[in-house]
Amino acid sequence: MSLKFAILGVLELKPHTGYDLKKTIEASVAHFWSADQSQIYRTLALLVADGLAEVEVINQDGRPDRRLHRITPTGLAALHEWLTSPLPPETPHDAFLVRVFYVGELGIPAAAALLQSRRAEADAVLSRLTALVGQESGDPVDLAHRLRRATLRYGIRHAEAELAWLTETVEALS
Amino acid sequence: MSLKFAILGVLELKPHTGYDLKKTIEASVAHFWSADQSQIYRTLALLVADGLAEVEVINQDGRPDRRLHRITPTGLAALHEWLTSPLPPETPHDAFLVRVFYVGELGIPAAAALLQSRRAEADAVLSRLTALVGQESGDPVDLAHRLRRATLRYGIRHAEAELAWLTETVEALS
DNA sequence: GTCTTATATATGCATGGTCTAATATAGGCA
DNA sequence: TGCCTATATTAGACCATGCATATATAAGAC
Repeated sequence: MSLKFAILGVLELKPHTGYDLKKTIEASVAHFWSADQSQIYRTLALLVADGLAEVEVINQDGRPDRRLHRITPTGLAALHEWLTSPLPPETPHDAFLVRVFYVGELGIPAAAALLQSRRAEADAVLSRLTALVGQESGDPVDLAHRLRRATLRYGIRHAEAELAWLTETVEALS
Repeated sequence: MSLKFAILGVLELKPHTGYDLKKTIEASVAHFWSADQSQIYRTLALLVADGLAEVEVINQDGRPDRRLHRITPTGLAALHEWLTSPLPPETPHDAFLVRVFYVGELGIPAAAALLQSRRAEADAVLSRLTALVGQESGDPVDLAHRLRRATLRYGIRHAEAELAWLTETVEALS
């Protein structure tokens, strides 16, 4: 659903090929959005079909032509409209909590193992995000830049909450 | 993917029809898993086809027969195996953060509106979960029960983290 | 007396996503 | 020489989910 807009957002900053997009997404928004390569190409085709992006074909020899996509005025309008539209209701799907909910039947060791491996995950996420924030230099002045950094802080806050919850839950096990 | 196991978990406690399942899911795990009715029926059919559940048909007149599903030993084994299997890597898809990431282009008012409506959501979630925890009586002794309650606390912790992040992010806007 | 809600399941269609693989070439490494 | 990686796109199969609709009846509300 919003891969469409994640892509439009990238295109707003700079024209991209599908191949570039995959890399840009991995390098910038991977901490809250992941996209399969084939899904990116399909979504690009859809954007073009809907007039939200347009393609410039750049010939190459030896490899497929580059299809450089740029956002159209219609695309820009669609992106801005989406950004200001109401948040749709969430339909939660958290497989980890499904495990927590039922693992009690298996006894304390199984529960402890589950929580411990989740802790390893959360630790990894936290240090990855902390490193990312750290490598950004100085004070961001520009609003857009500040908000982009805020998405990293979002992940950090939630990882910390996760760790706190894990600690109290593990303690309550025995 | 794990709807299969969410359902097996319910069936482990008690046999259910598809209709019952929908209600049980809404009443117990809705805060971290939601499932469409048709999806439940389809998944039940799949469980039966795989030998993880079996059906007892109970005749009724005036309305469709009840198809009571109970977990099989194979199903129980599959559930327990899943509960102790390694956590698969997460592929994040957070549409809200996509908005935060790009809304900066539209200026402070648009950003503030986005964050404010998210705050309303988080407030609602927090009070709903707090009410749920409150209505549970006394100290849970049994491990399974404690872990089920922990899933509520998980939601609460994360909602609180969300609110804290919203506050600091809104403050940093201007 | 009609309208809504509850009971109970089935099916079709669309959407969004993952995984796999095909195609074709250049450059670097062992 | 042979293998792996990077570049670049396309396509097919499959899976999970959601939305809508069909069917059929009884009980309760207004």
